[in-house]
Amino acid sequence: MAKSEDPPRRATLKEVAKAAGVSLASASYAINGAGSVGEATREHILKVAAELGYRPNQSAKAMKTGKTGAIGLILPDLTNPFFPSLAQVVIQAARVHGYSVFLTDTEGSAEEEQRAVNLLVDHGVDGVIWFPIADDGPVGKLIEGVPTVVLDRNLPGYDVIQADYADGGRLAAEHLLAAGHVNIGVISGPHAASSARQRAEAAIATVRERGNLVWHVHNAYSLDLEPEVAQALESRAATAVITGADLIAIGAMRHIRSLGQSVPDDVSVVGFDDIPWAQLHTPALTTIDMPVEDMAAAAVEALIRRMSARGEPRRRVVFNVELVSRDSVRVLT
Amino acid sequence: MAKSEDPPRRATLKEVAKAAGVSLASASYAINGAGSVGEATREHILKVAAELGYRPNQSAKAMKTGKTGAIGLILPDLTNPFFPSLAQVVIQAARVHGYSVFLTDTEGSAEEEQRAVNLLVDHGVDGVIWFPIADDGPVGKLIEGVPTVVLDRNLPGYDVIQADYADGGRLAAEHLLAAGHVNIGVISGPHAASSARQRAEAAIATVRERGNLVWHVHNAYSLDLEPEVAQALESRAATAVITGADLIAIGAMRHIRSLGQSVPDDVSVVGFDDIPWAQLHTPALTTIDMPVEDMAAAAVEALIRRMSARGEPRRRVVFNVELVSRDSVRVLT
DNA sequence: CGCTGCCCATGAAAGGTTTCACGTCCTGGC
DNA sequence: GCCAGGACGTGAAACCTTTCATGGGCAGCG
Repeated sequence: MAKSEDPPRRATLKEVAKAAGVSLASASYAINGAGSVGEATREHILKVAAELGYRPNQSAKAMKTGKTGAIGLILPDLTNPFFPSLAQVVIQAARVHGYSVFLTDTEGSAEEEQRAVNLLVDHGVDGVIWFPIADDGPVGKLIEGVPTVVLDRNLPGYDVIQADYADGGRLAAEHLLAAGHVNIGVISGPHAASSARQRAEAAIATVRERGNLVWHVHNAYSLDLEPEVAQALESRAATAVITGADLIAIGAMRHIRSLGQSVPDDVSVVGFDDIPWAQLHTPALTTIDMPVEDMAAAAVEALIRRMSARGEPRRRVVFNVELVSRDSVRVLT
Repeated sequence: MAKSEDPPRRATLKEVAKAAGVSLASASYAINGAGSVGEATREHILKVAAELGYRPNQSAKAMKTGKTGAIGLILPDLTNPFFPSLAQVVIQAARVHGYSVFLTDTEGSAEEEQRAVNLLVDHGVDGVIWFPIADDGPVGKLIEGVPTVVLDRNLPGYDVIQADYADGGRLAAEHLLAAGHVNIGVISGPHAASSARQRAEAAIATVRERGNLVWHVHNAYSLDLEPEVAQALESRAATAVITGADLIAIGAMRHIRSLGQSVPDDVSVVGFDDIPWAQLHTPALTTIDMPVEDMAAAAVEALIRRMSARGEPRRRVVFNVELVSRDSVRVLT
């Protein structure tokens, strides 16, 4: 802002107290609704405070109480459309509880994740909601001492919010099997993520039972495909492929199309996550829907609880997923 | 975190000083690289600090210096894929300058915007990057006293980062005209946003010059179309439509398709923003590309400058846009 | 009428850091 | 051999708030 040369310092509590002709302590009590203040005095103080446009200095408050009223949200990659809606819900839910959120995007790098956490704890966040990049890495050590809930991964010792990934993998596989597919390929998410492994393992197990797993490859959570994934697709061995994420599914569909094949006529694809794009894509993507909003809200709730009751045993809540059937799967006659 | 019952308090500067056998002042100087401290002493202090795992208490620091090392980012709607990439760049750029970012999502509501700002200034953010919902509303008053740069809107008195919307509108119209379209409709963004008006006005002016503006309607920045927009589309009076945002374009294409018409064979569509979906959509969307990343980086830079030089005259920087031609426009023969 | 207790209100300390103003000691120049 | 001044280091105040311990006054009870 190029307006005022001299930033008009905000009124301090001391000034309010003076203006109201009461002590600092009374002013503080009146404003925080604590302590014992006469009804008349309280109202008077409040009025004066309002006139002066008093806003408490959070830094000072934080120094006394150790509570900053801020929570940190650590996400891998805002660019993956899965995360913004998560962030949105977290931000809102936090706001209704009076918290602001520091959002950091770790860009998929473990060092960034480390730095992000440091920055956050330096700022004295009261709690952290963390969507880890990988299961290993410089995990637990970092967040020592700050209430934390972990999304997606079942990290020991933390409160955890997850979806039933295994069930999702199974659902995807069964859907394909039921549609008459036999030769099925699997593109799972990064090795490092247990949630990705769970999806894949369940899918693979199910496929093996009643069908034929023709290949299994890994890919980052990204539109861009690794060479080995592209090759698998090019082998044309599968009539259907299960992917570990919608983003991967969309990447795969692009590649399939570039091979001159059609989805779903030549090959069927099922995704995971049900990101907004899924239904906008042509063909609309059959995928596994996770209740992201609910999960985000649950994370905030869990964090609030954890912040006020540090001693409690950890909890783990698992949300159900469901298959939403759209146009990317062909049923074989 | 369900781990430690007793949060292991972090070491304080005083403790570091004592452990190192120096005064508080020296410790402070050593750690901040300020003041005059002997080389040997400094190293010693740093070593001790590291051993104790000392991390400065930002709240206390903030109280002294008035600087929190945090900036606020106020965005209308994370759900619009235009914003996450913006947010991502801002967060990263801020981080390299040592700032953390409070992200708030105002959900398109002016009251939320108000509350968000309050929360932010209460937290004592050093600066704010603000993407306003509308030009009017409870604007300038709110951010009084906090360095602010505004994105997208040319709010008087603030540093401003924009794209050349008018040029974008013109480009879009010319592209259609050059492709032989005559009867053109325009779906612009919300009235309240001057950036939306600029796009539309330039487009309309250009269309009028050499073609025929068959209708002009407004729509929120959303996939969902207002009734009047749907009606306009249903009139089938236009062979091409210019939209104020890719999101609107995609919504329009869906509707057009639901009418049994084809994009681009029956009607051509051009978007604005070049969000990630644009090129993934089928057909890939011809649109106006804004250099979001550059703009976000510029915003952070402008804010940093503003924060250290409050007196300077305001600046306004306007980025060029360009048309990216894809598959949603048919050239008439 | 005096005392017990309660209600209100206040002074003051504490919390972790930065930074000003000052002191000590040593070095080098004359 | 002295003194000026630089280099290094320190004590203490200040930032704004919360909260503990304390005190004054008044009502009601005995």
